[in-house]
Formats: sequence, C-alpha cells, structure tokens
Amino acid sequence: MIHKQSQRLNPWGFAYLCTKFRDPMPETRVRFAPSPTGPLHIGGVRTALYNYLFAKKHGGKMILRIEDTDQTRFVPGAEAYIIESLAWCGIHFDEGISEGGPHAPYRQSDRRLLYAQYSEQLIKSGNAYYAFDTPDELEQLRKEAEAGKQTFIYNSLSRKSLRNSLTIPAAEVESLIAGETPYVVRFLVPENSEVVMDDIIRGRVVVKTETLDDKVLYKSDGLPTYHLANIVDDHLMEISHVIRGEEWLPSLPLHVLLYKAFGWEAPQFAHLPLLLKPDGNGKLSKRDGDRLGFPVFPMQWQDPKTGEISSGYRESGYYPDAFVNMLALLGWNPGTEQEIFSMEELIQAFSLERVGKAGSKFDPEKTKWFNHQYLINKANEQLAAEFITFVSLRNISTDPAYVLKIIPLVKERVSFVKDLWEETFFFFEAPQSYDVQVVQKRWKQETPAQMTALALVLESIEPFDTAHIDEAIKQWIEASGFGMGAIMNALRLLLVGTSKGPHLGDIMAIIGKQESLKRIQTGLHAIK
RNA sequence: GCUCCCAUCGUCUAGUCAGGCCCAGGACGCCAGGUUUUCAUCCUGGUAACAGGGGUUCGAAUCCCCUUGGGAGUACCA
Repeated sequence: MIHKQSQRLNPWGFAYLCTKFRDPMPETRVRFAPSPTGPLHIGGVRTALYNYLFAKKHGGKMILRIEDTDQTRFVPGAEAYIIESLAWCGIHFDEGISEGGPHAPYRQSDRRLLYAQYSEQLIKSGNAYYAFDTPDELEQLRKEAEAGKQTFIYNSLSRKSLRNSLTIPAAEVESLIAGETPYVVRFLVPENSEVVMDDIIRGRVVVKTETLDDKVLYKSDGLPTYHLANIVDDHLMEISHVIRGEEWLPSLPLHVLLYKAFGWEAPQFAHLPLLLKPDGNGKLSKRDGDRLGFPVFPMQWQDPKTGEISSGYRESGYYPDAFVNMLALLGWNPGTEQEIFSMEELIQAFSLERVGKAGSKFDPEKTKWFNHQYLINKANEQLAAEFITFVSLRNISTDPAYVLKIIPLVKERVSFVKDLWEETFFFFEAPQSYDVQVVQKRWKQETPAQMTALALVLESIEPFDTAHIDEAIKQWIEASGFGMGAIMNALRLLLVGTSKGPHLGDIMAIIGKQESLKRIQTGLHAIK
C-alpha cells in the first residue's frame, strides 16, 4: 500500500510523505481538461462545475489542463474563452495554465517532449507496437468491412495481417523508422480477457478485450493522442478522480488497460450523463440553441473563421449564480426539496452518488425561472444600477435615487433586468399612444368630465405621496358615487397608456403631481 | 451492424442500493379559482408518470430475465 502510494507522491518528497502517513487518505485532485476547439458549451460547463464542487467538497484541488494534441483542430481564442467562461461562473482553479502549479506546464502541447518516452516504455514492455498502415489503407479496410456489414477493428483478429512491428521483422522495422516512414504507436490490447471497471456513477462495467481495438497512442505527427496524453498526465498530476462526460465511457476499458500496462494505480472514474436537447432526443448541440432560441454557450462566441456569432447566457442577461444553480440541478439533486443553492451550499450538498445515470433534457423555461428567482432576491440598489444602463441606452437621463424607487414595484414581474423597461417606461416618459382596446373598454361618455374633476382633486393633494393620493381619491370616489374600477382604469389609461403597471398611487407619487396632471390634460385632448 | 450505457408526470426529478410508510412526493410549464383599481406578482386547487411482458415474493416503481425504446462510442478528434 505504502509502496503503491509513494509511487504517486513524487516529486513532493519526504515532507509530503510524512503528512501522508498521518493522513492515509490521498488528496482529492480533479481536473477539467477541455480541448480548445471552440467555445465550451453548457454540458462542458456542467462537467467543470461538478469537478469543482467535488474538489471543494473534499478540500481538494481543481486543475485546468488544456488538451490540445490535435493541431488541426486548434481554434484561436477558444482557450481564453474557456477560462473566461468558467471564471464568470465562479469556477476557479488551483492549478492550471494561468495559475501554474507543481506539475506545470498544464498545456499538453507544451508537454509534447514528455509523451514519447512513455510511448517507448509501452513498446519495450510489449504493451504497444509500431504500425505503418497509412490512413488511406485503413480507410479502405473500413469501407470494405462496411460493405460486408462488418466493422473493421484493428485488434487481435486483424493485426497479424497488417503492416506493423508484430508482422514485420525487427530489422526492417528499424530501417523503416530510420528511413522516416510515417508510423504510429498502437496499444496492444490483451487477448481473451475481461476488463473490469468500477464507475462511481454506473457501478461495475465489464467488457471483453476482443471487442476493443488497438487504439493509436502516438500519432505520426509526433504528438500523442488523447488516450496516451490523458493517462500520462492524470498520473503525473496525481489526479484522484476523473469526472467526465458519458461520451468517454466507451474508451474507459482502454484507459484502465493503459494504467495497468504502465503499472500505475488508476484514479477513480465517474462518467456523467449527457445533456440532451429539449425536444426529441440526442445530445444537446449548438444547432439546437439556434433552432429553439436559447443560448447553449455560457458567453457569446464569435467564430474566428466565419464571423458567426453564437449567443451566450452572460450576454442574454442571466446571472452567473442562477446559471450555475440551474446547471447543478441538471443531472444532480440533493435529495431534499431545496432548489435554490449558492455555490457554497452546492459545495456542501454535492456528491457524485446523487448524480443520476440517465441523460437530462435541457429546459430553457426552467432556466428563466431560476434567473427570476435570483433577480427578485438581488438588492434593489444593484438592480437599479444595472437598469440605469438600459435606460441610458434610450437617451433618457435619470438618477439612481429615482430608479431605486421604481425597482421594488416591478422586480417581481420580470426574469431579466433588460425586461424592466417594458414594465417601467411610463415612469420615464408620457404615453405616446393609448391602447385602443382599453380605450374602447374604459373610456365612456362621462369619463372626460370625471377625469377633469379628478385632476382638481389631485392638484389639491399635499404632500403628494402614495398614502395621501390613495386616501384623497378614495374619498372623492365615495363622495361622488362613481365606481372605483371605472375611475381608476380610465386614470391609468391617461397616465400609462394601457391597462398595466403597479399601483397607481405609487406611479403618481413617483412621477410627481405636475407630470400626472400634465398627462391627464394631454390624454383628455388625445382620446376621443 | 457491433460494443457499452440508460428508462418514474410534457420537462427537471424524489422514491430504487437496504421490497411494504407510494392507487407514487416536489419543482418548471400549463389550466382553473381567489386576492387586486389594471396587468403582473402572490395564494389555493387541478392536470399529468412507474415503457411492455414474464418471473421471485404474503407484498415490486424498487430484485431477476426478456422485449421495446432512447443515447453514446465505433478516427493518426477530443
């Protein structure tokens, strides 16, 4: 046991080893390892989130590693996008390309020299071999197999008839390599055995090695494939738990076999269920967002090649804590009826055991509801400050104190700050027109005279605050014998232009006596 | 095709591991009613699910098997 662990403790040495003796539980170390091939979509964000929650819950470390071993798929700006998105979500790293750390560098292209020796090691130990088949040749074999309704697999059945160091004499292999013939290194999958894997979420999974193929570990371009780089780095970086999407489950046997071939202790695995499209079935994709009108990315992204813009949650007005809260509950639940969680509460409550096995369809409606919940719980001062920028956009100058009076009256009516204008425009400008349907319903023959009389009442109110306004109007209505509904709806039409909005007394108190009277006069002339 | 994974209201899910407390609970959505000077909020109520079939058991959403359905993977991509 101690021997096994000490193998994983390098290079921290003796002091670290001592703490290990006091505390036999190894440190929890997880990583989020995206490939910078484009913007991170919400499924990826959720994976990062679960890793983060798990690490923090166990007092461990969260590591960001960039897996850019495919040069052909590199997208400029993607790496920065990923980092900024996660920072916006409140997901922070203890080690990574920005933070540095004891296992730097954290970008695989910067570690490229490292991987060749591990590839060599596997060849020497008989767990891997050189292969000289060209991509075209393999493509041809796949096509032929497909035509015969078969699947071509590079494995124990076929490897003996292909061009590799298993079939070609050693001397010739050496000369081929020396002669710069392109080659790859393939993993030699053991024959006739079973790989037994224990996944934290899925339990035990067993597969026969015959169904696996001899995956390429090292490419002809001198870079490792995901499989090799991933295992080497997870080992070197002392990752204790690999938490990743279910799309990786099919390659888990290979990974387990690789750890075994290296003689390394494998981390624990947890394969997360997928995020599915809201309608129909299948993995959530960028296209679904476009089609159904909701963002699939945390932040807006502009494709550097096409210039095409994809919308993001941040730019759409979502709060990061609401977004994170929604994502956390998509596939995980606390087993209680609590739905609103701060990041700190999520950390406390999170466990991989409570992550479901089945995929979750993404629900844009509930996402809005989460934002609504967070919005109504924000301080009025903050909402006022945010809303002022939207008001300014309309070339209306206002002051924070004025907006602050309005916010508590309307915040429960919206899910986004940007939607506040629709609920508050009449606080900033007089009605430009009057809703014809409301006019038809509320504007009777006697209404103009009533409104004229009411204007006189309003003029005499002092101080012009909600309580006094309400009281005066109530008394006047009772004394004159008019209907409350008839008067108030007509008055609302004059002040707001339609039949919506908060309590009229509040509206008048905020826009002031002068403005209220002015709107009544204007309306009296305009409505026929 | 092959390999692997999955299966409770329209959606997110509780309940499944330790079978009875479940003719299945909560939330979103939707519908109705109530409060209100309007709209909205809010409150109350309603809608709606154990994929199907076999077993095991006194008893199954829960355990086992089969079927069906869905998903993922199947690259010198990650």
